[in-house]
Amino acid sequence: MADDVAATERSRGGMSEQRRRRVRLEISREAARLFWAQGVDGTSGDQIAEAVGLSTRTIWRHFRSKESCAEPIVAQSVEWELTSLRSWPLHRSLEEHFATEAKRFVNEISPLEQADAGLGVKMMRLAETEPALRTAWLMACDQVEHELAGVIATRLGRKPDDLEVRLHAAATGASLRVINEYVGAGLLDGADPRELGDENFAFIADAVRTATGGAVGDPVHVDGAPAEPDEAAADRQGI
Amino acid sequence: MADDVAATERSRGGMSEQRRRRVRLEISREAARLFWAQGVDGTSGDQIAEAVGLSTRTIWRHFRSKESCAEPIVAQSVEWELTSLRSWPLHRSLEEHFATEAKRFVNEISPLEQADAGLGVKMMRLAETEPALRTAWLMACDQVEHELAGVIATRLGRKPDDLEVRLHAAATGASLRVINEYVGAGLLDGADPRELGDENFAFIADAVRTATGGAVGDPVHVDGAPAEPDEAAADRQGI
DNA sequence: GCACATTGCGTCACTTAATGCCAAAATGGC
DNA sequence: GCCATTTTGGCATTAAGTGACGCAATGTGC
Repeated sequence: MADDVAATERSRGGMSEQRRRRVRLEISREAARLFWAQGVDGTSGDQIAEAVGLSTRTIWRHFRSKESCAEPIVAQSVEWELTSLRSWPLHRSLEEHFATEAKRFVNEISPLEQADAGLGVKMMRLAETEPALRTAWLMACDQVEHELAGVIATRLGRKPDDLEVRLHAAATGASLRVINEYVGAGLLDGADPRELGDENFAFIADAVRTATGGAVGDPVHVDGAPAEPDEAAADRQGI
Repeated sequence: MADDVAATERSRGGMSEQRRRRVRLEISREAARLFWAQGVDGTSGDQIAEAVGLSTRTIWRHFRSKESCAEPIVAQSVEWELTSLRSWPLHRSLEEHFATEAKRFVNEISPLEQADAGLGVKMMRLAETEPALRTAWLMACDQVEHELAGVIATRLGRKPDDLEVRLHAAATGASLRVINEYVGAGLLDGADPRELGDENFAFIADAVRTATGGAVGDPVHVDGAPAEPDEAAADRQGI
């Protein structure tokens, strides 16, 4: 019943894992659209189900609650930060890395993902007045913080559950959240969507440095390899 | 948080604002007890009602949802931080102020409040595994952050919605949250409850200084009044 | 003291979010 | 094609949460 097998890739898990995410994201898209259009309380599970073309029962199979339908869209809106953070090489500064990542991100993004990002910002805004949605937003930030703990632990050569690492991760995550909220609010109020210059990344990086007492943000000196980072170090960060 | 069934003004029918809070706290106490004993999902609204000796309908008159029944107890567990922060004189350092506040707090606390504090810690722990409760905890932290924005704005001579102030408040709040979680976990795992020495306040203050790049934590120099760093003046507040 | 308005509470009926159960459809390996 | 597993839909059901009405308690004016 449970699992098996070693030989092949997984028949059940492998495909489903990916497919499941797609379904959840599709549901989340419609739910977010409806939430924004008519509010959370004004949107019923049946409406979401009808909009996405599934039965109501199936909606509750994919999401534990109505509000959690917004989670994938919100999570995806911070996904680029997460992947950027995960691939942050030890020897680079935060502004350098974010700048190149943002460039790559802008080139690779599809119209659909762009629309999703817009929905994510709208959910962020909606979260300010709808306590039900605030959970989704705070949960996403929570995940960022957790991921940050791993990244910071690597850069400082400590454990992720080290108290100091947790403090740095929490402060960094909180700063990123405030900046996200600030930028998102600006975008919704009609700010120029193409205003993300290099000075913004410098601002973000400085905010992180301030929040961590300078412990996070700068390149990390690796023992014995001052000039050029060796393969091992690069591999650990997965460039 | 304060938005359940907004009790607008009160003058006519006598007791409300104050009595209402008491009723809510009483309900919250029983709810927290049950949540801790049998989990959130394992506790029904009827059980809470029976435990507190009210009808189920009345429970829903005081709380909009089952999980929100835990909010008052959680909020009260950070209340001392809130009041301490609010009364933080410009000319005192954070460790000084927290030390004296903690002393006053320990002397004034009643057995009931002590039990409530214990329940609050338990809800904090429960929030790690019960997403429904995590909202209550994160909401309480949210309020702390908001309050912090006001305090920090005063100390830096800026506006509470200033971006830098918001960043400092967020980073400080996140640090306090981590420390709360850390201390709370330690207490629940059987740590000595009377272990809160002065070095702990120094640790907290240093964490805040680190999270704000040194901008918050030290005495603030007021124009024309030379600030004495140590035990000089203890009973003055100025804005 | 008595009528009075106001408010809180309880009871019942009701809507809706959410789960369990079972059968039909879809999916993937052979 | 066949079979095993998973996914889905429909239906019944539980539990969360609301609305409506009546009653009891309390405060106010007389």
